[in-house]
Amino acid sequence: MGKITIQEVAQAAGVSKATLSRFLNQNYSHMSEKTRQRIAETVKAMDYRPSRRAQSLKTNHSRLIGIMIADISNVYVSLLLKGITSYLKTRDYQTLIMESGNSLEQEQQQLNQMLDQSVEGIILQPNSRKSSDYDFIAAATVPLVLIDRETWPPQWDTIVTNNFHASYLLGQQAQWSLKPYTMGLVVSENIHAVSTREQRLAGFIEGVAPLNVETLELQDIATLGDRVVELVEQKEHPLIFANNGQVLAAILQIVQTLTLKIPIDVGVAGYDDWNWAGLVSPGISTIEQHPDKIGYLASQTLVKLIQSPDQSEVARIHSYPATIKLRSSI
Amino acid sequence: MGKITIQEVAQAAGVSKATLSRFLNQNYSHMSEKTRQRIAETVKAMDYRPSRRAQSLKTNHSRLIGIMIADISNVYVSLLLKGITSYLKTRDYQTLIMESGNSLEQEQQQLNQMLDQSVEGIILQPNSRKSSDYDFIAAATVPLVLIDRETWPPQWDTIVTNNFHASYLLGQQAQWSLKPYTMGLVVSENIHAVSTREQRLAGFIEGVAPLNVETLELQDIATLGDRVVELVEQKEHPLIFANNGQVLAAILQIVQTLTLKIPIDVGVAGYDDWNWAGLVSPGISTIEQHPDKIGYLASQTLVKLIQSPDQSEVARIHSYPATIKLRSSI
DNA sequence: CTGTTAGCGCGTTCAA
DNA sequence: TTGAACGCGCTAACAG
Repeated sequence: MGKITIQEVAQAAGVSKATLSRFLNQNYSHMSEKTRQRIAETVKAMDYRPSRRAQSLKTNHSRLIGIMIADISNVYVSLLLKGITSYLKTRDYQTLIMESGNSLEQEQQQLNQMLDQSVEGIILQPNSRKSSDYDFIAAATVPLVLIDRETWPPQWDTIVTNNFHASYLLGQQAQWSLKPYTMGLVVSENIHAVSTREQRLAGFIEGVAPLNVETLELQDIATLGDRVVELVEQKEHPLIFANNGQVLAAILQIVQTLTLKIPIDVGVAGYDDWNWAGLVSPGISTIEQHPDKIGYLASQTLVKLIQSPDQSEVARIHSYPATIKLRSSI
Repeated sequence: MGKITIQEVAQAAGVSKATLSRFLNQNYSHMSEKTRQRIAETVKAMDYRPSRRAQSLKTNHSRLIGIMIADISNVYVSLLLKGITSYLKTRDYQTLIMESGNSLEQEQQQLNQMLDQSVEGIILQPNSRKSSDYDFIAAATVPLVLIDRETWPPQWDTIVTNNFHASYLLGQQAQWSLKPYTMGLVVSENIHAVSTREQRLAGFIEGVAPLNVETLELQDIATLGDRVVELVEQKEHPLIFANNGQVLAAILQIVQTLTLKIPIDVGVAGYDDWNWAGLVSPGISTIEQHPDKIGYLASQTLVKLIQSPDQSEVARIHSYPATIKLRSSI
């Protein structure tokens, strides 16, 4: 609510709004040196700043970018945001950040609110796997870049981790274990909801082949604990694989509660968003993503799209390599 | 860029903009049932949504709230944001989130950008300790609520953790150690930069009294490690206290590298933003804050302020209690 | 019950 | 070199 308007400043400087506007937009070409000086002084003195919403109404440039993520308290996401904002800051864009809470309905509703606020582009961690669910964004001629998850068929530029390959490589490590594994146990949240989780599972399965792989959706800690106990009692030697950082934390908690030895009783590995798993005894082998890089790349891509919307004809999937940290847990 | 305007919809429905506007604002009182139906249909058919920036230009309500935090990748902050957005969502506010990077200059610049975007209120984790540094926000008649850190003299509503008291209580626990501590060692980032850190230090000092307390600013891991080694070699038994989660992580890493035993060689405790320290052997005693609650409270306070700006006469400092988790590390 | 009109704060012709 | 006048999309008097 910068109370003071261009009109008042113009009056104070003894010129018209038009002249002042030219000054603000660096149109000095048609202006005497004297008036320019005078305007500069009054603007500074009155500490005047033009209103973006009025500007944008005229120019159609809000300098607002919408960011829609699933869960803002997720560590992966916060690093993602770091990367995004660090780039957009340099380009003088502001970020309208919203959270879908993993609900498609909320997501759609809030995406619409973003459009209402006239964002110039959107970065989205999608809850839906159908590309067409986001057609309405294109209809509003707002560029869209997806992040962390893919939709089908390919229609939007997308930046993801090389989930399949990284999980594959980690799975391969099971071969070098001193005490051979008898099976894999992949623990994940609701696995078919998003492409990312499926790809991690698929990569792992292929990596540990020909080992049998069991999949366990993480409902509550107790059920997971029970299953692990069962397996150990059956003399299995499972390699437990966590599909994300939260799941990894849960697994470690269970293993500790049950006082199982890693990697003697069970092997443990997985995706680590915290970069903390190295501190947990005996050092957990993990896959580290680089969300900051992904965020940076996504915002770069988006800004390019904003500046030349014609390029958006071909959707490119860019997959960013994860880093595998081998420690003593497998 | 919702290309389609109220004008076009009005035309399609065979009414004037004014009538359509009344419909959009639920002013059905003066409207025939027939036209109302007709308008409803066309609006739905054309999937029309009014532009917020045009609306706001007229009504002075952008429904935008500015959130300015120091470091978005910080876990504490991400939970803070969770609390903030979860409340604002219910009140139909959108959040413009920016990051100061712990730089006062950037902070001031970006706060101005927020005002340019006509935010209706601001939640700020301040980099400055001087209340007057934020006078320009009041000058723009935009309500302001501070979070996590205090400024002096009291001038803005503020929500913080009860840092002094929580640290005091934790310090007291040193008395019950089996092997008596000979000193305290507080590790912190740049300690006098923000009120929060000073208060944690002060509380701890009073808590462990009459023990002597040494303060160490965390520059790099190596220096910290060297100092710890020195102390142990001098037969000291220090209680190391981490001023925040990042510092705690660093300390644990060092202790592990040096293969020191907790709590035999050193005691370790501190603020834990991750809620992970319970997993690290032998269980680290920590102070857990409740950033989500703080964020929720702050946004509630702000919305109240927006709705009745007169209340802002008295600045209230609200201090929210932390939870102390005693484990085996001290 | 509905349309006409006048701005909100700014950028941009078109004349002067 | 400058200013008057119009319009961006919308809301809100004021008429009718």
